[in-house]
Amino acid sequence: MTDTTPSRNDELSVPAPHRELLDQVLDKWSLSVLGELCEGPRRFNELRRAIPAVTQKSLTATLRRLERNGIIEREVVSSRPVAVEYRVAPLGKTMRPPVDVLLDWARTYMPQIEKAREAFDAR
Amino acid sequence: MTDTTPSRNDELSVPAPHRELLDQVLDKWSLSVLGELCEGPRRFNELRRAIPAVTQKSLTATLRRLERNGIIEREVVSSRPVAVEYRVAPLGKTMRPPVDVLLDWARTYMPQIEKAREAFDAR
DNA sequence: CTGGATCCTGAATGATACTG
DNA sequence: CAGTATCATTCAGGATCCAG
Repeated sequence: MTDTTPSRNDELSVPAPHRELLDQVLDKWSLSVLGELCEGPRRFNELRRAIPAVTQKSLTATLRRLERNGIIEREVVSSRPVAVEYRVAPLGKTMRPPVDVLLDWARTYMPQIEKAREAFDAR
Repeated sequence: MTDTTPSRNDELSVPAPHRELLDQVLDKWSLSVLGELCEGPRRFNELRRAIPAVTQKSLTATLRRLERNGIIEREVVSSRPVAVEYRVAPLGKTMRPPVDVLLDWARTYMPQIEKAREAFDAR
């Protein structure tokens, strides 16, 4: 079908690209992680500190998914004690332009969105 | 806050633009609805038919939110029986370029993402 | 026809404890 | 340090019924 609903009317289900995209790459934490990794390689706990609101569980899940999709790379730097480094993969770097365009839009029009909300809520 | 987490560490919470964006405009159904409305004005049940997987409840919620954010407009066209028409608002139209850029990226790189997944899952 | 109001369940997330 | 495991909780979303 045209979206993620795993209900009974999936059938052939050609995944709509935007659905895939939102589910896999633009989920709740991915952009925060990506933004951080764009600054340079980071280790697990560095990411946690950089994104205080994320829990260890969600961060792990986000990193795994991004890694699975080839957006980031994971490397075990050393054992004793274990150190793992995450970095943006080549495929991930291709996301920069579109993501930046999107964020530019957000920054540009956020004020208007706020206005619209106030107007709406005023009723 | 810096994200949606309504936990206790919200505090000053300057809203990160991407978080706002994802929560309010790029949620599960918004792009489907926007895509449909870009074809022209639609009424409630037309949207339901166009996006079969969405429930009435979710569709209503999505339309309300988009309206509140000034992305779409709602107009009661007639009473007896009630007819409501939804259309893309001016603010919504400004989203086209960034969204298109994003979807182009998705279409272009989806094959590579698939590859990455297969490679990852093969382990 | 266009929704609003309820009830209910599954998935996502949080908190906490534990391991290599 | 970098996770895994488990349990509790929250919450979006589905199903239904109802109303203007």
